[in-house]
Amino acid sequence: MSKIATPPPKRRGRQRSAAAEAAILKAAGELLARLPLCEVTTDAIAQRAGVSKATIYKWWPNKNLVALDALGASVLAQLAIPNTGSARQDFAEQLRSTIAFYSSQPGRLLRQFLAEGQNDAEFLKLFRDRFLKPRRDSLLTIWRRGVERGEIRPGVDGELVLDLIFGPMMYRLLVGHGPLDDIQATAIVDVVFSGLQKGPH
Amino acid sequence: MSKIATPPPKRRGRQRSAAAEAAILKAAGELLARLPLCEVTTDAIAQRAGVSKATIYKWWPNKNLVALDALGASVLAQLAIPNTGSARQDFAEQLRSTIAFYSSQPGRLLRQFLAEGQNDAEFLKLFRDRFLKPRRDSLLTIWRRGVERGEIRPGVDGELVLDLIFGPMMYRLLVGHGPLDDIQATAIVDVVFSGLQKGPH
Amino acid sequence: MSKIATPPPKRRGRQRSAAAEAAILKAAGELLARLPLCEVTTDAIAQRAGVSKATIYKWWPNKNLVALDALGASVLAQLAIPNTGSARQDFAEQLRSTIAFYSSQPGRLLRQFLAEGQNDAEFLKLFRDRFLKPRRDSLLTIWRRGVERGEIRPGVDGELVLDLIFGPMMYRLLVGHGPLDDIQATAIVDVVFSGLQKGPH
Amino acid sequence: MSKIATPPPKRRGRQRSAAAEAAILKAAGELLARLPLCEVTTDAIAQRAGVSKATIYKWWPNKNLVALDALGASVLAQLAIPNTGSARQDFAEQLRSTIAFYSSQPGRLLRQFLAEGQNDAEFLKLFRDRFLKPRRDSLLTIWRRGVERGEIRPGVDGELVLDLIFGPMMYRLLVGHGPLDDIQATAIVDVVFSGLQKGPH
DNA sequence: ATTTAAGCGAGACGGTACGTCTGGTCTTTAT
DNA sequence: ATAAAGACCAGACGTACCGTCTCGCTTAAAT
Repeated sequence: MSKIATPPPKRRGRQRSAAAEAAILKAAGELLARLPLCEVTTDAIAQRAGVSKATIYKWWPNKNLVALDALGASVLAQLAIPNTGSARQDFAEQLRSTIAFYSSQPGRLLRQFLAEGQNDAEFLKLFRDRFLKPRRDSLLTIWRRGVERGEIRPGVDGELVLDLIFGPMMYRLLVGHGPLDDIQATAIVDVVFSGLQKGPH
Repeated sequence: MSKIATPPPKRRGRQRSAAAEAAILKAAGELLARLPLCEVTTDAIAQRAGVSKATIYKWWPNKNLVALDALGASVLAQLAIPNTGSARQDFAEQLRSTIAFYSSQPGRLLRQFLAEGQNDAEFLKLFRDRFLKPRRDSLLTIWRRGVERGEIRPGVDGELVLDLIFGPMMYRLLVGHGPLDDIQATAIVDVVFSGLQKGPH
Repeated sequence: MSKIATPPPKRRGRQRSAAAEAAILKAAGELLARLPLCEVTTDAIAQRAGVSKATIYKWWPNKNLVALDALGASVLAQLAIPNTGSARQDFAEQLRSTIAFYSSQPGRLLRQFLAEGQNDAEFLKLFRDRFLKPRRDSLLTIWRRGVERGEIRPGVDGELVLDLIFGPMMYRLLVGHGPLDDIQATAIVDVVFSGLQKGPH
Repeated sequence: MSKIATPPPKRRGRQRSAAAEAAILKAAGELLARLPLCEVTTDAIAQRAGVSKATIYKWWPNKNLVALDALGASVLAQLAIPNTGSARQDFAEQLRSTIAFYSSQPGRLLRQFLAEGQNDAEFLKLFRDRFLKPRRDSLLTIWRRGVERGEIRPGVDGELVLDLIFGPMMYRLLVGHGPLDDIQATAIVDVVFSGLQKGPH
């Protein structure tokens, strides 16, 4: 799928057209910016890219994976990890910017990927590995620093910490049963850090 | 769509066939027990129910809403709300049983509904109102009791509390990036109640 | 089919509604005046007549027969048979007026009946007996007078004579491969009377 | 539709599958041999041909035109034009063989085409041009020779002559109000040549 | 006056063909 | 060998019409 190393650059016949790959991803990206994933057809991508459908299927097993490549794994990773000296503040800021991202067009696409993934385990795994994993690895840094600084008690798995903070956001995002703004973001981080219990803090 | 009040049970023409409706929902249910939502076709439902496709489209705008009715709003509400005297324990138990439910066949279907909802806002709203809302209303009881007993500090919105507890579960369920078992359930509730901070407890 | 003798006009239950029958035929007639037979649906007739579809099917076996009744058997018979003293002139005039009729809206309907009849022998027979038979019986008068007067040689079957005169018209009407006007009508009758042969006339 | 000139047989992509087209026409032909046109469905043709319905609709706008192609324009033209030296005899023989043809299975189909044509002017024109025109052109030869030989008086349009001979046949064929056999055929040609008038012949 | 046998409007129903659409594969010719 | 063009298969989609049916009401003859 696209990421072929091609170290021996001289094969027998016509070389793979880098132009074609680029055109496909560009076309897919442009279409996905306007339409939801399920309304973007392979034919439309091929036509807009000036490329044969067969060429698409030659390099990608299906439309969803084209979309995955089109979005670019970079997109989430680009959210830089802050370091204010407070894990709580860092997480709050990350949560806010993540919410903002998921409300943008490319963010909406990620939700659609998640939806598609419910019917395609393989695709879900790819989505997870390409988009979420790197992002979560970055976010773990905040957690690690928090533990080192003594802000966060050890004994709680970092992965779980991330889910506690970003899970509620994702839930609201997907179900849409409640608001999702900076106030909510702050409230989420507050509870996760301070707990629900009454207590001396 | 099924929920026709019909308090005046005497309309002029032929009555809507209860048998047909039941057969449709039964057929849909049986198919959905074996196949994922996206592989269940309207034709298959009609054929299995011994019913005309036109009859289905007369009463439901599309397949997804048939499935919604087929599952039955009851399914989630059936999880009884415990009352152990401890909100923390009640939530932990609920979280565990909810996880178990979502791992069952009907639970998987709910995830597919959520997926479909990402491309159909109207359907998402229906799903929310019919399945999640009643369940969440029940769960709020646990929260309310917790506040009254002094276990949970006031000032945190009940809805948010539910998302803090069930959001992480949903996230793992949909993304599948980590395990989801009783241990995780307990850990989630622990953190939400005690917080991540080091503190005197 | 409508023409029930009903000599014992006292049956047990509610009497057949003359109003309903009239409304059905009127509605069908109005629709057939605007639309081709194949685009007039039973539902449309029922709705326009303010009548239940079941009432239609109670008295007519299908839509085509309703149309047959709606048109009224009278329509063709209304073309009066002239008596100029010359069978040739009488036939010529009849041919012209028949052509004119078949170009009118009700005439077009007759062609559609003929078309339907190609797939429904029973319907064809009814159409023949109700519309064509009486008309042809009238036209035979012209032939008979011609024979009596000595204009037409005996030994040619009267039915065949009618076909020789009206067959070519019908053919052009249905196939549309050539014009059909008064000139053609005259030419047809001329040849049928004088023959193609060169001869002393 | 089928008659694509394709003199430059080199287009870029995959060529239209001759096998598919042949299979479709073969399947349609076989079905039409057993069933009336109106009972042959597009799905049945597709299935029997082992072809996708989309392929059919790609090349033909509807079922009727498939049937038109399936029958093959050749069918009527295959009736060879005799040359006995007598136009009257030639016409009589042609009329007899045409009657025989229209009583055969493919002939019945032609009548159904004519019926369909009453509701579809475009289809009627195609039917006329593909089936009737060539046949009539051939038959005109008989007329022309008759005129040249002095058997047939000039001044009567050849097209009209054909209608005078074949119109009565068609009329009886479609309406079915009288017999249609060799005796009738002979009688028709007799009258058309000799005329109805008493006269010295 | 009561029964009883229709007739009737409303409209739901099973059946089935239609023509459209999309996903993904395959073939042909050109590079 | 790969690409572009585009034909192909499979099969689901939602719509439409047909003719049947069921329901509750109305009418009028028979009791």
